[in-house]
Amino acid sequence: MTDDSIANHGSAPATVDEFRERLTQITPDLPRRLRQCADYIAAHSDRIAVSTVAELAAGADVPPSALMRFCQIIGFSGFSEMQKLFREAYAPGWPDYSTRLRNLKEGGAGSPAALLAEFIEAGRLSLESLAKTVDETALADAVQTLSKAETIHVVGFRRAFPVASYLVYVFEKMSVPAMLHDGVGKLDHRFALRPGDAVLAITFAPYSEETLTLAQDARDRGLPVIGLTDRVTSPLARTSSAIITVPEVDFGAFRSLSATIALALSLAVAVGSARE
Amino acid sequence: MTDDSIANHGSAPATVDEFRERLTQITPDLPRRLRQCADYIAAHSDRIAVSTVAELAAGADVPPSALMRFCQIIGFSGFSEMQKLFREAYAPGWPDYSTRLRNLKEGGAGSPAALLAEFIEAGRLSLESLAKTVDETALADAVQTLSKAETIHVVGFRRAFPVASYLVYVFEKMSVPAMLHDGVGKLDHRFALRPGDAVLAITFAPYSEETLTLAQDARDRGLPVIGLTDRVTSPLARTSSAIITVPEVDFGAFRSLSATIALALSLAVAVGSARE
DNA sequence: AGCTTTTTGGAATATTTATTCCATTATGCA
DNA sequence: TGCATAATGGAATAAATATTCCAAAAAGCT
Repeated sequence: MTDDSIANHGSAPATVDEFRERLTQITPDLPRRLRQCADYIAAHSDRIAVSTVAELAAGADVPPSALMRFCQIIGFSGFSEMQKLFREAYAPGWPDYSTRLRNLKEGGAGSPAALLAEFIEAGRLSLESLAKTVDETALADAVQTLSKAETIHVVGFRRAFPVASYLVYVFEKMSVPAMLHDGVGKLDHRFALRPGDAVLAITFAPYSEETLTLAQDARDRGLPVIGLTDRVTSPLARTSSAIITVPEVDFGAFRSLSATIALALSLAVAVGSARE
Repeated sequence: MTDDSIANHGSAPATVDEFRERLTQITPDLPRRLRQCADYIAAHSDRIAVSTVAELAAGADVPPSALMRFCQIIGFSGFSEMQKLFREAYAPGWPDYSTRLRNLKEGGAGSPAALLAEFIEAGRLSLESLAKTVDETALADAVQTLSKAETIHVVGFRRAFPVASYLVYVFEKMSVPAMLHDGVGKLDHRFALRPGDAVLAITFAPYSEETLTLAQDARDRGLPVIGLTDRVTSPLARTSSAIITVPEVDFGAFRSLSATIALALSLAVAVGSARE
């Protein structure tokens, strides 16, 4: 390490974002031990706020002094200054969210507030788990396929229906030709499927017969089918050209749909902008 | 404080839940300064993991030694032991969730994965903010009103429609008589409103004319109207007997609906069980 | 291979932070 | 009102933690 690069002093990152930027920027040309620090910190930045130098150093498998040097190279005066940044940035997430949740639950099991707390929690967990498990490739494939389609046929019944209807609403707002197969009047819309179209089918266990049928139908005619479902083993997988799974956490017999809607929304917006 | 009560030693809470339980249990008969500690800690337990004794003591407006005593009364050997509990319990929420989000975003602005990350984030924020701002009284009132209604008329268009339709789905599953006013075929269902019924109206800015009209109509006939909307200044407030607001965070022009659905769901389930 | 420069580990030190102790003040009781 | 008991604040001490420094090892260069 030359004197020049230590001259980063005095320009400490002021936000977590700045920190990450600097981190990725300097990581490539760092000697072995310092690289270990950078890698470990990048993967566990959430623990900086609650750990000691010794603990982090042990995690990165380097002596404490190496971690110390690392902090200084990034621009901090030392570890404490870096930790301060993370301790302060730690508030915005949940100023006292968990406390509040607990209070809500104390209204007593079955009280509306307690129920709400449970659903909020389920929603949050679903979103987090979606972030962790989403298959980016499948998502990109789906976007690709749908943006090339003439008309997008969206189908979903029962609890998938709200998602389907929201999708169509968003497609409309973005001027993407889309059709909602909602089964109103028991009309069978399958003749609306035309060459060049694509189907976006949404269903969760217990899988809706109508949805599967429409997907199969589209498949038979050679149209691409994008499946939005809960497991890779879903019957929808057999008929779909791309399948995206959403890990939704239930509370009781009902699911929050948070993750499903977030996914549907990003799908729709991505398709909308790809088509412009 | 007698010697007996200090004898809590050796039975330190092993989980955050146990901690809270003990806290509420002992708070009532605590002298002034210790009570201050208990209150402050209860309201800010999320900051224990990242603060020093001095900081927390300053927050509670007591000398550090008082906070120290407080820790021991709860059963810990000292502050450090208490902090340890919170530092360890801090992981379960997001093993590396934020890291993951960041990676998703790095696919580039506009990429499907980046969009998804944004929507996930918006959903999470919405849920948290719902937890913090929900009006428990209004919620309880709404449940009360709806459980006494013969038939519940649910109305919501555009982006409120997915919520309305999900509500009706859940009501059906719970055998609650409910009717979705969806405007299919431009049919005007308002004659369906009968004495003893109630209306659950959902609308967000820009408020849908049809929804407001139906709410007004119900009001004129003396039926209770529950409003689910985005601000207390919503036009829906004028016609509603109870109004519940949902702080939904938008990303771009679209909203995640996570908070709205969580709220709707708990409303429906609470009503469903109240009617049994 | 021999010399120079960079990197490394760990022991020594400085600083911060937790914890205890006790003199003082307040409170409850006869 | 006076005595006993509990509560309090702050200064002194102990412990943990961060930080520096330097000798030794490794890497790069001629």
